[in-house]
Amino acid sequence: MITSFTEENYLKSIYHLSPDEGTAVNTNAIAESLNTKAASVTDMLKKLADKEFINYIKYQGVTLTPLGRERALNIIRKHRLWEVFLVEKLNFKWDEVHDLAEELEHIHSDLLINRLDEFLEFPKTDPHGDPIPDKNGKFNVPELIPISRLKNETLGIISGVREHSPLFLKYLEKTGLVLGQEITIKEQIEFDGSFIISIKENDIMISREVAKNLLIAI
Amino acid sequence: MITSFTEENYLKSIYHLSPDEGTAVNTNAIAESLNTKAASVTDMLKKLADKEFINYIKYQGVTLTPLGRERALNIIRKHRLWEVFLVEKLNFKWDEVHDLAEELEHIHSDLLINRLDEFLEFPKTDPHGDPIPDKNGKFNVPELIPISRLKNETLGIISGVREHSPLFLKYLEKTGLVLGQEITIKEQIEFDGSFIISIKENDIMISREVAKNLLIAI
DNA sequence: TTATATTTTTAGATTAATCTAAAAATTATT
DNA sequence: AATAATTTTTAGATTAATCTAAAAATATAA
Repeated sequence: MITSFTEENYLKSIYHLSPDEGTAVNTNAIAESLNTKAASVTDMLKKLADKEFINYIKYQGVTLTPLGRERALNIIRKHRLWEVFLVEKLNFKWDEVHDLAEELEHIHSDLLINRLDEFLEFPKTDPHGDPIPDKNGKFNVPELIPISRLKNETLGIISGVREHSPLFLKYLEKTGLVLGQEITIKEQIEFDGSFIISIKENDIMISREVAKNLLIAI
Repeated sequence: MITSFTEENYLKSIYHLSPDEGTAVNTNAIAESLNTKAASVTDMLKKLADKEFINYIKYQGVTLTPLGRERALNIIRKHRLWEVFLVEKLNFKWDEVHDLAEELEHIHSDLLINRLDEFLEFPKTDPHGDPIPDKNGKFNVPELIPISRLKNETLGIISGVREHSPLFLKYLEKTGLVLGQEITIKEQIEFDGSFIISIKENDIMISREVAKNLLIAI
């Protein structure tokens, strides 16, 4: 079954908005995430339901069918592999690749993406630490915890982000908070929830907002 | 000025159908090359004229404006660079890359394509021997001559094709008629216009149809 | 549990790209 | 030059994706 760019973006959005497989996603959430209107979403949901990519009950929100989930993961796989390509081979920065990957992810060829996967030597994560599904849609979700939930003196490695905006990523880069960097939580400031962490022998302060969006493997 | 996939395909088609810059391309030719109907072409020509990509006079066919030509060359540049990437980095065969490049050429990013160009070490030609315009749209047209126009005992190097169909390319590959291969024209058979050429010490026969579509640098 | 607020859907338009069928213009032929 | 053939354009529909405004359903609160 062929899917249009638009349909693929809806599937991806529904996938990303599902905390777990069973929980329904509502119309307004999809509309917001795709910068469109609820009425447009309703129209598209009917279409995706006809194509058996989603389970849709009027007024009750939607879940992905196995077919829809497979398709969504395929698009996410493509997105993340293209991001790796852009960063590792074409020297893009991690804050520059998202929009390009949004276009590249819609190139329809499993052969292409599997060859790209091989060319990149089967990376497990993209430049932001997000896992890359393999050709069967399988991937392990690494146990990552935001700094905001860690106790003092915890030692860990920066392994992902919850926020992908270029502004945030540029800030992290400038501050040395890059993937793979070892850090230690030193102290939480009660007043505003900010944190003091140590990185390469230096203590630095990060806001609660940053701490919430920076993921650590311990 | 943003262009849609469709508009880009029209610009490319008009470019490819122009033997030289001044000569007008007619509606039916465009329709045939894009597998669409003349009425659809007329609609699109009006749109492209409004956007100042083409000079369009009713019933008189079209030519590209400098802006349209620039845009067409940019798309062709992308197409050919992606083909090089697919063949050199992802191990695709020269007969497998066209359709994929047709999709990839519409990714909108000059930065991406310039980085790709650099990554591929600024190739001058694509896997079929067609020249790749540089970032300013400049390229040299190599002096290539079809075998059918060469005299006996001419020695030359296979450097391009006039026909890009997978069937033809597969046949060439199988027969050893690949880019860079040195050949000598031995004899033309008057009866059917076929040729005997020598390649790697062997004499082989090729039909007139093949001879017309295989380009040689002498 | 009735009234209010929110969410979602429907109804009806709009835009881009396409189509068929018919009309108009151009080109070729007697 | 008049007629026939071909090419191109117009007129009017269609489809996918979108929108606004209004109606319907669901959720929340007095």
